[in-house]
Amino acid sequence: MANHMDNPATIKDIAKRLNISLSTVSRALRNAPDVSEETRQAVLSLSQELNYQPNRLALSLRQNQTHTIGVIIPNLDYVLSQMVRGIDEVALEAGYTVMVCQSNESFGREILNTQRLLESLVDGFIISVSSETKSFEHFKKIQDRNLPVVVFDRITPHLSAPSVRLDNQAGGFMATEHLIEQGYKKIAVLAGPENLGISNSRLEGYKHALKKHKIKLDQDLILHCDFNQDYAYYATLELLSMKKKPDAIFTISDRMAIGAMQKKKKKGLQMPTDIGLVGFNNEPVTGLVTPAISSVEMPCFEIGKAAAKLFIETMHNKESATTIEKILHPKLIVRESSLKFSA
Amino acid sequence: MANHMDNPATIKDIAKRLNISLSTVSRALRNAPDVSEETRQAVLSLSQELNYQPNRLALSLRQNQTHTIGVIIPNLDYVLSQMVRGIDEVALEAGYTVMVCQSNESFGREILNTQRLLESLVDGFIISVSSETKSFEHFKKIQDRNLPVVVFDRITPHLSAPSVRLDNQAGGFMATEHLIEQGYKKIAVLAGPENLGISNSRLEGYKHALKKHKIKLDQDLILHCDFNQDYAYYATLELLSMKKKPDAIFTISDRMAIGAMQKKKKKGLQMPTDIGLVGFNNEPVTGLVTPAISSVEMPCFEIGKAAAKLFIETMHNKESATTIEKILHPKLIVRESSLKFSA
DNA sequence: AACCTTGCCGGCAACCTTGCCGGAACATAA
DNA sequence: TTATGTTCCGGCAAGGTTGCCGGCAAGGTT
Repeated sequence: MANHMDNPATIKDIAKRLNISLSTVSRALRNAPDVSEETRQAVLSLSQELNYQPNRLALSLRQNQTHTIGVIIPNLDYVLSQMVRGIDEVALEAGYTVMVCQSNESFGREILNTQRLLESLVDGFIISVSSETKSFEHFKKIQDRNLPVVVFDRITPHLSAPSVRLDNQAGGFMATEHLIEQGYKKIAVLAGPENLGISNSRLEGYKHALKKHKIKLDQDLILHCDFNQDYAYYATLELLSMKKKPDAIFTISDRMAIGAMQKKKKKGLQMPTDIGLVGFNNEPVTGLVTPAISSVEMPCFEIGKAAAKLFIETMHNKESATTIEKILHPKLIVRESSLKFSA
Repeated sequence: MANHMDNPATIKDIAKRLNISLSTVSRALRNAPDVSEETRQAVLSLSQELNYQPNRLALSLRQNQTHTIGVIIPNLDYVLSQMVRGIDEVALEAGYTVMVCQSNESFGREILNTQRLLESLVDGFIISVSSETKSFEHFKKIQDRNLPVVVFDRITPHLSAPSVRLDNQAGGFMATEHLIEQGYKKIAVLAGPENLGISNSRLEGYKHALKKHKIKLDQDLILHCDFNQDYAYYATLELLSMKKKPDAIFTISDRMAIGAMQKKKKKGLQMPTDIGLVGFNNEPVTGLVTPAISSVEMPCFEIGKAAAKLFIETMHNKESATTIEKILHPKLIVRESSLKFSA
């Protein structure tokens, strides 16, 4: 039975009850060598009885580390939720607690989050940068304090830190090549914001696929718009009103694929016969709509886990190279929206 | 220009540089009365120059509060993500940091999370209980320490704490009444796990609607299954193989609605003509599938905000009644899946 | 007999901040 | 003059923990 005290027991309480010094109790609890077996047993049994739990604050203050990781992400959509779950999984296992802050894709909010987490004295950061972020001063403060940082998913060359990400270029390539192999001739791209790395990489993959298959790149078929269903809807309208109208669209995210699909339907276009469609992320919704949308699957949970693992390695070995770059691989999930032949 | 020191400046540094005592610096920084204007200015300007930031750990240790809220949730699906965003919003504003832990609907994990958050010395908890949870011993530890707790969304009578939730009964009622008004006669329910409060409340609403419209309750039309697309799929199969087959289904969540829809389609049943369908949560996906699924909308973001607000009130006024119960209202979003008449 | 080892333990300081008390210097009132 | 009040400041302790050092006794080594 634990004694019913409103205040948790401390080392001091144990010392008093056993008439020994604080130091001895501390040593006994941490299995330090120079304590007699007898007193150690006494301390251990009493500490159990009092339900003693070391005070994390005091420990952190003393040892200058909090066993807490600050995680900054732009939002909590499907992809990032999965990644956070992965981070959580590994962090918990390793004895770390995670503080998740959403920037809501806002630059100002990202600065505020960084600030707050620094004040909270987290031991380091795992970051996926907001799409609005173009300046990186606020992250410099982290590295000034010499805290470990790992970036994941939305990485940026402006922040030199170990990173974990998808091979986005490969993803863009396989989506585009698939459309080409299905016989589509004029393939358009709905890309994300121009400064967003993942979007540009996927776009690169698209270009490579065209090149490999000797299709001339048409800049007019590349549209940048916000990572958003509504923007994609209007961007698709624009594409479909062109004279040299595309016969397939590759969208850089599934949200955008949904927007594109809605516009196509409204225009009375049939997928995949009139026009093909491939999205990115393989969110569950792609399999539920009609027609089901082909999409590039990314191993979100694994990316999260890898990021946390890399963080902990970096942590334990502070001098590790900042050039470590872990790259995970996408997989194309083919569904109706792009299956022209076997339809 | 901030001095470039690897270790953040402390009150001690300021005191040394100005040749005054720690106490005086502390007072000056906190606008205490008994400091001369002259020294106050000196302290303030130097503290700015050194980029002084009070050490949260020392403060927390001294004042016995961490300005951190522990949030325990079963997962990070659409609904809970929105709620967490609401909590975050209000907490940030009020100067609190949030630690989010997912139990993954696992009882053991929920215990572990509670344990960890208690060790982290959070100032209190905002909790939505896992569907697996039937014992509440682990939460008692929180209340033993006299920490404030607010429960939200998935509340339980076994935990006496202020709560924020949807009027689930009203939601169940409006969904069912809508189906009745559309002329459906045999309305089945796919309910969640039997010990889950929100599911039972929605079920109550269903029963009330039947009663109001003088329809006899048929227990065979009520099926309990896991909050899950696949289970719902098989449960629907069961419903559709009955002799007295239902002509409409109300599912307690949109995930389940999706599962039900898939099975119906496979059976060749047309919605809404052959069979009606209404879901719950109004996840975006319900508007995207074909036919679009009617659903009961809940104000997730607002529920999150309300929970955090209630927490902070409870915090500031520890003796507040544990009986406060904030209830938010649902709204039926009618789509094709249940629109028999105007179709 | 003088010395060194070994095993065990307590005291002190430090991490950083604040609350409380007392005290010095000066001004005002009786 | 003495008593009382004001203004400003420093010292000390506390919050809980650990690292470092020194100390004491028992036993072993030359």
